[in-house]
Amino acid sequence: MLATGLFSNEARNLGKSARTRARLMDAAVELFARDGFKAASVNEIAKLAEMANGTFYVHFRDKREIVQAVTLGIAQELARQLDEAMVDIDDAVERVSMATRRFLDLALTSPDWGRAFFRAAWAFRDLRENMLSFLRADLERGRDQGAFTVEIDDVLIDTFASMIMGALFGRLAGDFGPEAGARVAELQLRMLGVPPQRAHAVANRQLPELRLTIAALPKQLKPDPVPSR
Amino acid sequence: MLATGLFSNEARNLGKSARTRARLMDAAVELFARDGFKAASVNEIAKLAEMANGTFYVHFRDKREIVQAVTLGIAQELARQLDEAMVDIDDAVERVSMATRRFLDLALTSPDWGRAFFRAAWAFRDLRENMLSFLRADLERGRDQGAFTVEIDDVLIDTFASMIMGALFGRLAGDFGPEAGARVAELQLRMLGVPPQRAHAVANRQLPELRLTIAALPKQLKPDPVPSR
DNA sequence: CCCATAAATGGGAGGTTTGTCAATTTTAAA
DNA sequence: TTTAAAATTGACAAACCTCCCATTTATGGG
Repeated sequence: MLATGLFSNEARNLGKSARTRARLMDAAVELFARDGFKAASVNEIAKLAEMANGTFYVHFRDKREIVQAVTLGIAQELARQLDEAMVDIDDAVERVSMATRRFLDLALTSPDWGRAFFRAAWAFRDLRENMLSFLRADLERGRDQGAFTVEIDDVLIDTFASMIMGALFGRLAGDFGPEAGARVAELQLRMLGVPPQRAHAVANRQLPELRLTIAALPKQLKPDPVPSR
Repeated sequence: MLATGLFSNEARNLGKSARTRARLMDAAVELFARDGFKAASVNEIAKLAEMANGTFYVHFRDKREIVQAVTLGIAQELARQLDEAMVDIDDAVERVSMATRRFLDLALTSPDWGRAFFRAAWAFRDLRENMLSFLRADLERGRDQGAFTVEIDDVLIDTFASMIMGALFGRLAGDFGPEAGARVAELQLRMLGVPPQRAHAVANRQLPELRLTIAALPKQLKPDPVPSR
């Protein structure tokens, strides 16, 4: 039994039902990332999670339900970690740069999650809007602080987000290295009206080490005492 | 028989085989736009094209083959029209703004094509790189003309393209109106280092009426539907 | 350790999908 | 008009899908 995914890790101290559910969700993340939400099949999810297909329907009413659970889980986890990483930053220029760079670093920590998020962001409007509302807050903060000279409207916010999504895709595809985050952040700041020199300086400032939290611990967990099968 | 799609129109003077093939491709565009390449079924494509499923296999070996034909066809058509619209523009600032705005206008002329392009651009690397090479040429032209102060590298080009894709999505989803093209172009020019005032002026200049060419025909009577999924 | 209950299993009904093929209809050249 | 080639049809096998459910297996409070 593998149980190395992030959902499984999060549920490792919960009851058996929650752990099984989490294993299904981890398998789903992997398949959603590869094939998309429509093309991934319940059969394949159960097979990848190493359980009978009937088990799936004990934990989820149907495919729609696991899609919802997975996308919500990914979005919440990303938002939580991002929020935590920026909790004591006031300067909007710093926040905006940090959001982009941290988001990319986080998503790349678990590429399957990153890929699933990429798909979900285009497919589910409410998830997208939830994420954009955080962005809007920081952009308006920057305007109020006098740092951004551009008008803040829906197109701007959406465009800003698209730049992040494009970078996420490039990183996941292996087209770009880790430096892409800083580069995109710099371009974003230029777009917003931050003087080029400051944009370059802020976007390339070294970020403090990311403090990992519960769910983000990787592999190497104690195997289940009961041998499988 | 409908035969109202762009491929059908392009093939309307060719032999019967080519016309049937084109009808299948038009149906495929519609389904690819709605469901994605993986989730669309051959059965449904044939049904939408009002022919027996066996006919599909006379014209295409399998689904992979029609996906390739459709994506290639869309990309070529868009590139051809864009190229024609900009043939006598020298100033890179104008070209870059025009490429974004014209592209969005074109894609919105046939929303199904736009949606299919949106999906294809993320799914097929060679198509994406083909499009990006046009972009690179104009960006380098602007640098050589001294209009852009930003360094031109892969991340910049990709980010620039992502801004267009984000706007395309927003337009197709009905989140933005026709003014979004000019707004995004303005943001792009700011990012590139064009002074804000000039960026605003160029991006909002009225474009000459687009001269339509062969394939880019007719009405689009379907009411604007929901985006993807 | 007992045993009520929760969890998991695996087979199957009923539907859809892919790709094939013999039979039929349409096309167009002579 | 004739006729051979080209195009189309629709039934079908085999694979695969979703969801159900009668059973078996595991868990944990008393």
